[in-house]
Amino acid sequence: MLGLTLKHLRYLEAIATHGQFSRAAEACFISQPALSIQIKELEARVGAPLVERNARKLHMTNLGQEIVDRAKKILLAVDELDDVVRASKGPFSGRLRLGFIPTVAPYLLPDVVAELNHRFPGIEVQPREAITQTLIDELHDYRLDAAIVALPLSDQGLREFALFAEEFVLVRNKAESSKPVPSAENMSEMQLLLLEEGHCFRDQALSFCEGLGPRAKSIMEGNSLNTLVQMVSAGVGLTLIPEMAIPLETRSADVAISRFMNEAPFRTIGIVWRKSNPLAEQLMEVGAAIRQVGQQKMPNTASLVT
Amino acid sequence: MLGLTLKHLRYLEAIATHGQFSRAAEACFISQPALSIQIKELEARVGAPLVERNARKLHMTNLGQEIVDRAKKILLAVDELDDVVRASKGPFSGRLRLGFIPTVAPYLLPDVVAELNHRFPGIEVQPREAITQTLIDELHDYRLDAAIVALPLSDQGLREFALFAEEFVLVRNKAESSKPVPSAENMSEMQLLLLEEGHCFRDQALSFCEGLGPRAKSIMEGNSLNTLVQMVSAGVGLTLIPEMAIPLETRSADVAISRFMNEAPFRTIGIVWRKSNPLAEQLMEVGAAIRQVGQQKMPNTASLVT
DNA sequence: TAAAAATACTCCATAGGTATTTTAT
DNA sequence: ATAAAATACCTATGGAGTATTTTTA
Repeated sequence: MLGLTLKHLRYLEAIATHGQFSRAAEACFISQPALSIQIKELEARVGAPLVERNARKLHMTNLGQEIVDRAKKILLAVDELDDVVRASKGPFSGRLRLGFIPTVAPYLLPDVVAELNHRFPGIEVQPREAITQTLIDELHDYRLDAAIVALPLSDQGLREFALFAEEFVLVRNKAESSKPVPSAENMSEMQLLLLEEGHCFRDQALSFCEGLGPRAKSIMEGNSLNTLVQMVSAGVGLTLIPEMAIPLETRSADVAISRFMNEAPFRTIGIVWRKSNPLAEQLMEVGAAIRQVGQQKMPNTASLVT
Repeated sequence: MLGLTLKHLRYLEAIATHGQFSRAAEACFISQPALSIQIKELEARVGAPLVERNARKLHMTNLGQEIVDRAKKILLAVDELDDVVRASKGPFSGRLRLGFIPTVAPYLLPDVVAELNHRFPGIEVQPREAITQTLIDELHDYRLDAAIVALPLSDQGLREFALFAEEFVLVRNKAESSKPVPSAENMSEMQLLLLEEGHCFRDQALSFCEGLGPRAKSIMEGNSLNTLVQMVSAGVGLTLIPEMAIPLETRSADVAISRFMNEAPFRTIGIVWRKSNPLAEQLMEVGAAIRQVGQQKMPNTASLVT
């Protein structure tokens, strides 16, 4: 290690370029003696003369020229790095690995990606769908930067940022749509179709029903809301879906949607990231963009934030 | 200009490599606080966090990783430069543009190049043949590093380093070889064949003859010693050649060589370079190598240095 | 003699060290 | 309780400035 510094290289390159210590010093915004000293110092470290001083003219030695040639490349790479840094100033840029829970992903993901690409030109969104626990693990493993989940998580290592509240609606077979909306108590005695274990939405639906009744009847499970709705359509039972799912899930299924009038069940959708992630400010901007997408999709309820 | 330094880059790279401030600091041979401060300073200059600190684990931000990737390349180039410098330590390395006067080049050049390549493995000799004045001009123009000439030059800007003295010998037609060697006075009245204007050897031969006689008779000129010898062989007149030319020039010509017994004419061959050339020491080593070649070629006289 | 580089000296910014505190597991 | 990073404080190196001298064309 010779302890060469970028300054040394810059100064030497300036001398080679300007062919004069005075001018080179000027170009480097330092005094001529300062430059002389630095070059002397550089030559001492290298252990050989680099510049032939000839009173009026300067000339690089073999080694000096070799060093200048290499220095030019190095300095160019450093300047490029400078540019990268400068270009990085802004709301968000670079890769954003963003997780979604399965009961959000199909309904929000496309619009969210579009909106983020629009708002943050330098962004490269890498979306991923997984159940809450998987997303949490991947956050801690630095395999995700942030995730869209149902709050609260109460994970010590994660910061939560609520985006919007969203009601659940009842999905029944068209044949039953004339009946009144059942109460939560009644529902626990009906054939309630739920997602399989691990989905937070399953727990939320269950807690809504069990909050009053002691226990649910035998329950059919599906691995996606779409499956559940298709089952309802086939007359197997009834189910709950979040409001954002209505447009997509009722398009091809012959089912009836009913809203709860009082004490409607709901979930809070939020974005989470590692507490230690230093880009909290930028991630809140990302969250704001996602909230906007949610409000556009659900003008009625999504404005509520819990 | 962000004022990034190689130290900053080294430190950041060390952190990315070791995944821990303490270990990285150790690898950089500085204390942990010193490293913390430098990274903080670097982040301040960049204007964004580069490292996510998570108590036990570290992780690079997008920008941090980008900088590390570029830093690695830069540091590699700098290390390579270090290697180049280290490899340059030694007697002489790199390009040596070496001029020869025409009355030396054909006889010395091949052996000199071979000897230099042998003594200085890192050298790349670029030989060039031209008359003295041209060589001097090219030295001043930095188009030559050194030149082998007849001394003295008395050029203020050049340093002269004598290598060896070399006698002139008389070249006569075989038919005249039984006659006694003419004195200098006599020679100026004979048909003396000389090189054309510009060759120092012409002047040296002339001054030897004219030193006594007032003026030479009508003179035939040739543009190489070889031509002159061939003319002598054809019976046109007589000429002088330097000792080193004997082997080559008499091989194919039917001429007689005669040495001067007393007050033999001679020239001093030396190496010259710009006074300002900082590689004087190495060039003297080059000169020593050339002197050795001269002594091998002319064991009798070349040991004399004037 | 004039123009450029080197030298002499002074000053201050900062990189680095040690000791200690804070933080998160 | 422990291990790691951050903070506080101090020191010394060295980079840069101004004034001056030396060099050479």
